[in-house]
Amino acid sequence: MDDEVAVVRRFNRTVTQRIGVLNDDYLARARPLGASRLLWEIDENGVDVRTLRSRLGLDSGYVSRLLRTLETDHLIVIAQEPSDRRIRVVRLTDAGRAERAQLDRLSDDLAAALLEPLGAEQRARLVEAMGTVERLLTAGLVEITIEDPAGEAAQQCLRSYVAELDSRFAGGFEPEASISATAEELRPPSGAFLVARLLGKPIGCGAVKLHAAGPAEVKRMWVSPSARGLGLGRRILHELECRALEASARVIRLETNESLGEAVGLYRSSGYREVPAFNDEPYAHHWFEKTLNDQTRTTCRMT
Amino acid sequence: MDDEVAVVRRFNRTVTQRIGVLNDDYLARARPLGASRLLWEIDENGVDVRTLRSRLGLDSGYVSRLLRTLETDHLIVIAQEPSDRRIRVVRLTDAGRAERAQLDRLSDDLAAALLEPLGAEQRARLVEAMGTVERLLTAGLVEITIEDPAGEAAQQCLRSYVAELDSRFAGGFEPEASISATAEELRPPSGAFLVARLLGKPIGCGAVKLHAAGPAEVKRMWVSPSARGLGLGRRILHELECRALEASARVIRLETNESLGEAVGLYRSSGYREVPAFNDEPYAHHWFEKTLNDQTRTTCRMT
DNA sequence: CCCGTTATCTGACTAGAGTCAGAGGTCATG
DNA sequence: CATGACCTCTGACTCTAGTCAGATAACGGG
Repeated sequence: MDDEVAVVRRFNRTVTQRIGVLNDDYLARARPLGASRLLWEIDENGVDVRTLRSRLGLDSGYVSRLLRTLETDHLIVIAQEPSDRRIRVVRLTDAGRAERAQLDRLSDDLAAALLEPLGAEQRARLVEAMGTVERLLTAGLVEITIEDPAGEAAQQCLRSYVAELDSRFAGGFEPEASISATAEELRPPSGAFLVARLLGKPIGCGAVKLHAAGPAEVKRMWVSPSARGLGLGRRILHELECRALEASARVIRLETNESLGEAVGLYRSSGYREVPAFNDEPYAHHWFEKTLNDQTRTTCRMT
Repeated sequence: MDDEVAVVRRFNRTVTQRIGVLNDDYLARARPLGASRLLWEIDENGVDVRTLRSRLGLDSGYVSRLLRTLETDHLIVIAQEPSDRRIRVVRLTDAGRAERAQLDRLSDDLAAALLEPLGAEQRARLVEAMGTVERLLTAGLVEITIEDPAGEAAQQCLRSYVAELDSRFAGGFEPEASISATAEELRPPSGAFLVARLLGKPIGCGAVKLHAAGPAEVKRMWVSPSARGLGLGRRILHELECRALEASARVIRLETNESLGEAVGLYRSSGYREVPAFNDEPYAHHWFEKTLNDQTRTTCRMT
């Protein structure tokens, strides 16, 4: 662990020096950095000021002023939103688009400059390692929260879940044929539905059905393809176990389909052992069970 | 290549956001960031102001003022250097040392916070990837220059070179018994001595002996253990080939000892092919030769 | 139409980070 | 011991980046 921290520290130091500074210098071209960053956040179709503010986490007065400077440079135009005339919508002018393309090019140059002194082999290794770092650092930003299973985010996840099972199961998947897990059953106090979000965007879910007496049941585990390999499934599963423990369950169980290899692997390596079928779920090939012990408990943050 | 740039760009973005900002917030505790950074650079034995300035790349007036604030906070003392009373030497007080230890701890905390949300497996992968990124990014900072073989840096490298051969060769290594490569022979116009430096510190070397007619000879290739695996040997070798080309050599050759496996691998993969012994170097087991062609030439920056 | 709310803008201010042009010691050298 | 080169310090600025307290306009419900 100490070694790990040492590596991370060296990394922080090197990277913020070698990239952080350069990055800022590149982006700030004759214009305050803040203005460039703002320009960067204005997408093709225009954004309202409120969104810009929250995206960059800036004070409203400050943003207003930055927009004014971009406007006087003729890089953007600000117009009222017709449907609500309090709201201003920011749009890039042609000059603004050109400026953004320029920033884009500089950003490419910076990236190329980092790779340039290296040979092909080192370059490939660096790129791969950077990809890994980037993915795993963002994984640290994923937040898992209990949400209403009928909510927008939950429904979005469930649709993806169903679509994925349908494409992966040999004979497709019809939710109606499967054992029920209605919004009612997955809402406290009879259950819990977890949504994992990355910067607000839902990228995974999982649910647990609680039974007054008897084992809790894991349902609806899904992780977006873009977020796989980050240990997110394990985190969701662990959170579900915590919710089950909190509801005084001693045992948690689940069934799964043979086509979901990663999931089966996850369950096995998370301490689940295969047991005889405990229900008649038509899509299941494996049934798993785990006894929730103190070791699970101590790694839970109770809510 | 475009893919690579895209990965690097995403990396730059994510990482500078996630770490750059945090890092600064952590380090700046109730004190301007600049002051903290300065405090950080003062090592146990004291530093002179000039060194601080060049290390951080700051204006002399600015540094002076920052030192003044640290002094009034009783974190440092500034004294004249007895041997040259123009120079001031900065030393940490006990309070300063305590403050630095505190910064140290915060830096550890930050590192731990990045690892904290991840599972063991992801954590290990992140740490490894960070190590790779850090090493390869610094590899990009290595500068290879022609220096005098009798100079301080060159001599330092040569001492390390001899020590290493002595420890790795089965029967030790006596430079006197080996074929000569004197400073005279490795200095322009009869040769060239290259030193690789990382942030000023010598970390590798290599030399070439030129002969009016006939092949050039590679000599004294060495890379510091701390810098291995960065492709530095290959870069030095390539530079030597360029120097040879510049001096109109058509062929370059070298001999090496069987105990230097990495070196043998490097030569083979750099286009050298093994040839019969072309000299009577007592320590050699392999003799290599390469014809310098246009492909080599086009990748050379001529000086 | 009034009133509380929301979205944006303006003015006044602060702190940090750094630049620039000397000033004033100190040293090495002829 | 005069002179130019060095090193550090001081004073006077500048520019970013950001905060805070209203002002102003528009909306939405009663």
